[in-house]
Amino acid sequence: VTSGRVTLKTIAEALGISRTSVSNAYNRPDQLAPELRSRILGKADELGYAGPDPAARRLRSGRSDTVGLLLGGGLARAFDDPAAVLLLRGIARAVEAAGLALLLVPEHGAGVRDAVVAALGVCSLPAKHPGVQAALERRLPLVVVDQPRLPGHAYVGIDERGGARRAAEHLLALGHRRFAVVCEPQAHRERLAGYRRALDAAGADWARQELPAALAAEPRPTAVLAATDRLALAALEAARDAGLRVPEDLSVIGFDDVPGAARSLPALTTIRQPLLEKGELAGRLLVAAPSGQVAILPVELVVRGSTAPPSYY
Amino acid sequence: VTSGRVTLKTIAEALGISRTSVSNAYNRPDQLAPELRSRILGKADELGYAGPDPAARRLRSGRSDTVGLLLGGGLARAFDDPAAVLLLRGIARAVEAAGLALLLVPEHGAGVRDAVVAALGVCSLPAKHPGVQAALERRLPLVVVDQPRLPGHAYVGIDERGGARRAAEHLLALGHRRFAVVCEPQAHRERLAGYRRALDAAGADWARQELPAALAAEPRPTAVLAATDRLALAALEAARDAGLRVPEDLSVIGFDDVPGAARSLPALTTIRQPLLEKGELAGRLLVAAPSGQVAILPVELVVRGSTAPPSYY
DNA sequence: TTGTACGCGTTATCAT
DNA sequence: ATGATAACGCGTACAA
Repeated sequence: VTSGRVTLKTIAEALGISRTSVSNAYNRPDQLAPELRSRILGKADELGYAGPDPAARRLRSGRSDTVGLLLGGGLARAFDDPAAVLLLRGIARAVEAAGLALLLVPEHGAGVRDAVVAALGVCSLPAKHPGVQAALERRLPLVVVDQPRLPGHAYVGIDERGGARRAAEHLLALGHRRFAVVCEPQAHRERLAGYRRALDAAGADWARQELPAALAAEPRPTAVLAATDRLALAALEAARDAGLRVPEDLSVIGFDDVPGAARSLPALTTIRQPLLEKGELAGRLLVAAPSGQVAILPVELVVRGSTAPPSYY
Repeated sequence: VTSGRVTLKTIAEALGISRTSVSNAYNRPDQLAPELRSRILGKADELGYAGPDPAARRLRSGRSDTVGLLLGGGLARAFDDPAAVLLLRGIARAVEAAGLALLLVPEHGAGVRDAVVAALGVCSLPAKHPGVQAALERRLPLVVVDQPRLPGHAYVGIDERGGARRAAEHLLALGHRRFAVVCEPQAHRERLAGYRRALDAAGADWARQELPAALAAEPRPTAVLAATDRLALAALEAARDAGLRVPEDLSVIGFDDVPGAARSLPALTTIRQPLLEKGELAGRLLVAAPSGQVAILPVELVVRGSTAPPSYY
């Protein structure tokens, strides 16, 4: 008379055999008489046995066949933000190639503490974020993407500062002298530093500004340095609303080179970062019990239609 | 002298107290003298305790705070296919709102069998797929999206056949009589049935064809019924390559209304399905221990620039 | 080929 | 407030 759930034991008792044999029927078919095995499987089916409990199996074996990912901005961002989608595509490919599962961990709540994973990716988060702290406490193998730098843990990032500098230098070379910088200071600290360095070195006028205001400043900037393509695309929009032509009246440069950047009107000049490769690399590290590797991927200026020399009239 | 791993027991012994108190220090702070608690936490930190093991906790408590998703076409498709991205955005929102984690399960290998989840979403898969069979065997609460129909399990889908019929009727109403149908017969059985029904009822000429060939047939079809926007977009491409103007020489209609459909040249006429809403609904069912609910969401014809009356000359 | 015995790390229950 | 004990469901030496 069984109460409640059907387990290995239930089957074993129903058949008058040992649990070992039932376990073997599932995990080591060769250690078993085929005839017995099929009797076991038959009984299991008859009794509605759901198969060896994954949680118990995990506990016992100590292994886990899933890697986790903690993404700054929340779980839904994985499918919302084009740059994140691209990054995750890379990660997913590597994880899938290894035959593992990918766990998207919620940013808040008990997420990280309860995640049953062999390793955890951490992406675009402040070092003091509770999830990052929890990850550290759990002493999991970690792979950080972009943010934060965690000494002793694997890291995959890009040359943020150099890319930003490159963007500014492109506009400076075109002759621009008055700039608006659009960014989120805490999230884009490195990029901001890169802009600053190039701009100050050239003695240019610039100010960090919010988006609609940036275009209304007096004297009006002739170029916008946007820390992400999303912001750059928004700047294009704002320019249009303000009756400004891009690039004649205003140059705009972005950062990331998301798929939409090539399709905007005008197409966006931007700093390309290899999002897919970054993801694939992070994914490969994730499945390989990472240990402190650091990779900084290069970025590249992509000139399209949204930047041109300033026109004085 | 401890060997290997640090566990609850390690802490308890080091402090000469019971494991219960250590456990409570983590899970029931109120059941504990604050002074003892901080001593425990201190020792834990000192010894490098990683906190209660999630696998063990799961086993003991029987609860799981993650839902799984098995996606036809593989894990990477979640970030590759625009329609899937949209669907998953909806799912992720609902799952995140419930504070749960989302496990992307690999299609092949032991994926489903080893997934530690409270419920499993199954998306666009044939009924005989090993993953689906495994899910059934595990007796998990299931939420099927699109495919396959599984009696007794929750289902979220759309009016596939009606949508396809609507697409065909749109072209018929424009005066078309010769059609090429582009689809994957097994994956788009319902849509194919919808096309067939409308086309046959109208006595139109039509044939299912592969993409480059479809446009080369003699006499050339005046319209293409594509079972997905992806195929429709490819048809646009093929038409361009063949020197055909759309919609003057050839009308093309898609299915799904992915974001790219509105941006193509010409913009794609298509059958819109509410991918985001479908995902959100599936997600809500997933987190709510679903039990057999069935929802069929409506579709809608969206007329854009890729369809027009045929021109005879 | 099959069974015995033990342990995986935790939490619930009940007693103190 | 704290502790002893018993599961949870399973894997795997090892012995038979």
